[in-house]
Amino acid sequence: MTTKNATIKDVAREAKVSVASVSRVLNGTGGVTPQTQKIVREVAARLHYVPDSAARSLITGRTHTIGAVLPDLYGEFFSELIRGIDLAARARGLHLLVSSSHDGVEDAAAAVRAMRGRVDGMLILSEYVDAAFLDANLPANLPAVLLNSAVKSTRYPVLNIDNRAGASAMVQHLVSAGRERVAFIAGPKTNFDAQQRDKGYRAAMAKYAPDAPLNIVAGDFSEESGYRAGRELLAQKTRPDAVFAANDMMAVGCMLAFKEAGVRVPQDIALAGFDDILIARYVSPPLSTVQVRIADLGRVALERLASLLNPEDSTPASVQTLGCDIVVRETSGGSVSAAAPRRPRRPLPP
Amino acid sequence: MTTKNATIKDVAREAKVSVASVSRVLNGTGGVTPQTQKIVREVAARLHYVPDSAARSLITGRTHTIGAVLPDLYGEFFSELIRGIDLAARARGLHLLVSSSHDGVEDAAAAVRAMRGRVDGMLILSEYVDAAFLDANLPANLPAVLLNSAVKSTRYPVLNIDNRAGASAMVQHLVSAGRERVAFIAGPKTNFDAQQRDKGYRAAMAKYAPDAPLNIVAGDFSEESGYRAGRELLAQKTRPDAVFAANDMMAVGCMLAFKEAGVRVPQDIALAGFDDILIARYVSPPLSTVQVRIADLGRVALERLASLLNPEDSTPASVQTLGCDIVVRETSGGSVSAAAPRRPRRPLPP
DNA sequence: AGTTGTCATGAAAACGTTTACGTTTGCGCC
DNA sequence: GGCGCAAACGTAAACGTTTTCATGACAACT
Repeated sequence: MTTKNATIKDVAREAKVSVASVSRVLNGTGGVTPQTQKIVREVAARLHYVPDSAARSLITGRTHTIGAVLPDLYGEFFSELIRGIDLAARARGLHLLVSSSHDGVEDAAAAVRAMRGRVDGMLILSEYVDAAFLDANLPANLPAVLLNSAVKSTRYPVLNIDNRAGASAMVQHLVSAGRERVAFIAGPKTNFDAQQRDKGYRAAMAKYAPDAPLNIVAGDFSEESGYRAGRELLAQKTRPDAVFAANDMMAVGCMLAFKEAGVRVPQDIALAGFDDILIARYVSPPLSTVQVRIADLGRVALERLASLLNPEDSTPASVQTLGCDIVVRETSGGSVSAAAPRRPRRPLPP
Repeated sequence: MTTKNATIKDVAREAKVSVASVSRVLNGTGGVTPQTQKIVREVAARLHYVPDSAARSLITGRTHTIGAVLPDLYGEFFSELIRGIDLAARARGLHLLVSSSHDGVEDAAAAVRAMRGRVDGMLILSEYVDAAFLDANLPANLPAVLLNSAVKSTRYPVLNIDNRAGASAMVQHLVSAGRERVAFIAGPKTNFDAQQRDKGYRAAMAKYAPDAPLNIVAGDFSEESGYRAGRELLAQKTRPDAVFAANDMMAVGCMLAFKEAGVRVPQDIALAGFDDILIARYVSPPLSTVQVRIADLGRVALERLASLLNPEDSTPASVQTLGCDIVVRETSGGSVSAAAPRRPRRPLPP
């Protein structure tokens, strides 16, 4: 093992051919005789030759790397998303450069700029991006796909989770389980997902329970805020007979409030969440919720981006949404379907 | 906005200086007059000039990127680890190239090889790596840090979680809470962490409860295996008065078995887990467990690697371990400390 | 036999930087 | 005023590839 890595010149010299030929055989460009191919391959293997990716992308202008810029995400969502992206990227021979953990516009902008020239395309999930942000920070010719974003751009495809449909389906489920007065615990006002879930709740109520009053209390996605919302709901003159929280953590907090007050779930009040986080299965009773296929989101996003990388494939930028399934457990008071859709979970390591 | 990105030559031409000077001012190498500096910076800003990283690393031989190859990890461990790494990398101006999701030696080897030339150093966490693997797949001069690995290499630093001490501390806690016959639900035989936790249990039993019998039942880190182990323990002629599971998921499964059998936790049998996954706080009663500071693991690993990148800093390769804290909740039957160490958790998005 | 075409191959340019080295300039000092 | 010296700056080589273009060989047609 030499201390210096072999270059294409070394291979060419050893194989007694030109560097051009070496390049040709290693890249599969045609125009080289089988026997020279054989020689070149042997020499390359013997010298442990690996093409220098810097030199390669200098001349080709491609890095075979895509960048993912993500906000400061925690837990399941984050890992599932990266997992989906990574898997799909690997399948296409693409590398993945991540940049997570940033709050604030400036931080996000820096992350995007820092990737300039290092990636062939970007996946962006950040509440801070809007049209102006993209214009200011993205090189004009760099393909990108936006995740969970409200921006409608003609230049960049957007990929969203169908929060509206998911929320709507859950309301429908609650109503069809015999509930009428479905209350909603909202998420942060500025959060795009929260907004969509709110809309889904309103739309579904108008459609499936037009006579029931809209009953929305504030929340911020935290367990604590769910607890407060639960107490607030219990204090109402006419209590709801079902509560739909905009995410699972708030549902868990709400459940705690109910437990403390001696209100039984689902007999007295049904309860449902959104996200299907791991905990949802382990609280008692197990929480009915809306399952988001996060890994799929990552996979589809990457596939969309990959198609953008091929200039010939010029499907126009569009907004695409990914459906989500409701998973019925015990808190919704409906019939507990034994074959409820259940994402396979592997044991946590280690 | 031009369609072609500006190069250093464009800047030089506009600023009426040579490319060398432009390079010098942008890199902060001295030897250039303040007023030319000013001009160059202005022009560079005006043209939105960003140095091409490929060209730069071609000549300098450095990529300012580090690679993380990880096994097919799920959930909290994964996200916390990447989080820690990313944060520390960002603080040092390093980029992060990840490659997760692979099982099998070949897969891991391919991942490592694919990073060749794209990174200045690597962080490797994989059960498949051993000395031979490293020799075969890592370029001779590439710095790397191994995580959670049994290999003792003179070339690569190793960073482990102190599973032994953590397990030992938990046993000590159980004993000091008045339990004697502490049983252990083991993890997968081949898993390094599981082995260390097993050792910690044995050592602590010998030290703190020398008269009690060792009581080890098999498990594989899955909830299901914990359930089976729980039933197995209940069937023993003399039941244990405490059960220590090698991870939280098994503890949860075990708790379910106890609940079904009408055995009260912790009154009849105390229970403890390992990892402090999010669920541990939400099962009832809340699970006592050993907290692993995963983000710290990532951070320290990256810092170690970063120090390896500076040739002048040549601290020798060594095996370093990271401590973990026990967090006492209700299942261990000890005094529930109100101020139990509690890692701050943020709400899951979205 | 001469012309044309195909095909494998090589020489060299190009990609955008950094940096070693050489050149100019300005300045103080004898 | 000539000399030396340092500071500022420019020239050009180097990094390791891909790719265009030219060259030569050889076969196939007229």
